[in-house]
Amino acid sequence: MSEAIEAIEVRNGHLRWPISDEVYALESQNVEQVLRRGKYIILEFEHGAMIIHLGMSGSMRIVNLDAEIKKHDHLIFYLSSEKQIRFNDPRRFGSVLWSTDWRQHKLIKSLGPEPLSEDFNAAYLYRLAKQRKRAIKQFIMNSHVVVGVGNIYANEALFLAGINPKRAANNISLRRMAILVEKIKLVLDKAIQQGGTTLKDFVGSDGKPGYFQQQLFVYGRGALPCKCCEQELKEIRMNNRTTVFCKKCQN
DNA sequence: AAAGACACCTGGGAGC
DNA sequence: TGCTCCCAGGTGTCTT
Repeated sequence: MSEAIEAIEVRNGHLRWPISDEVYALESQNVEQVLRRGKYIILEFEHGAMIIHLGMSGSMRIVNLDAEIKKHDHLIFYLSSEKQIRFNDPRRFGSVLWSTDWRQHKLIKSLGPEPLSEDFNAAYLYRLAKQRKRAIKQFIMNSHVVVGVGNIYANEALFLAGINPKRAANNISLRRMAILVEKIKLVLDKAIQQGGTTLKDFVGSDGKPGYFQQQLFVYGRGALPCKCCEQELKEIRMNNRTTVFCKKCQN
């Protein structure tokens, strides 16, 4: 079954970047495919594609026509059915752009591999890390290295892999890199299964929170005892991001 | 080329 | 209770 977008109402076009003119002008277009690359959502139409990012607080929800407009509902997608999609984003870190060739769009074309794909493997990460003195945490959070690893999951994966987040990327053996890759996949996979991690304002497309936070080992647990060795977890700032780790379990 | 600093934004919590 | 201040996050861009 295909769905068409009849029109888009922009209530607040001031997101991370101004919403593309083509989005304002869009009328009665069939959505041919819905794709994803990294954290970008791609809606493909006959003559181009919409590139959507939810930033950190954005959500897109399917609602009935008579649903009350909420604060921070910035875009309304009028569908051919009796439903609407509302793009809500309190912090406006999200974006809604247009491209006639989205794969070559500058925000997309140099992204690293998908973390759950075969392309993201120990050999790849090890080879790339060879020329980087950067801390491993910043390295894996770089979307040009691998997409999808945000701050929470970087903290968790490094803990599970037993690697100190400050360790230089080029100072990690192939064997340990294999473990890190495995843990990144594990953490993301489990988080997806649980509907994500809700700390403040995250909700899924059904408006419900995620539940992964219930099994976080380190994130948000600074100064609490390590779940494995009971030593007090250390909380520091790296690249202006909260970083939590166990000095005993991670080295 | 790589790394570091900085920017964007609002809600919520802490502190007064 | 109400005000002010600070912080959290994803990720692009600018500077070094």
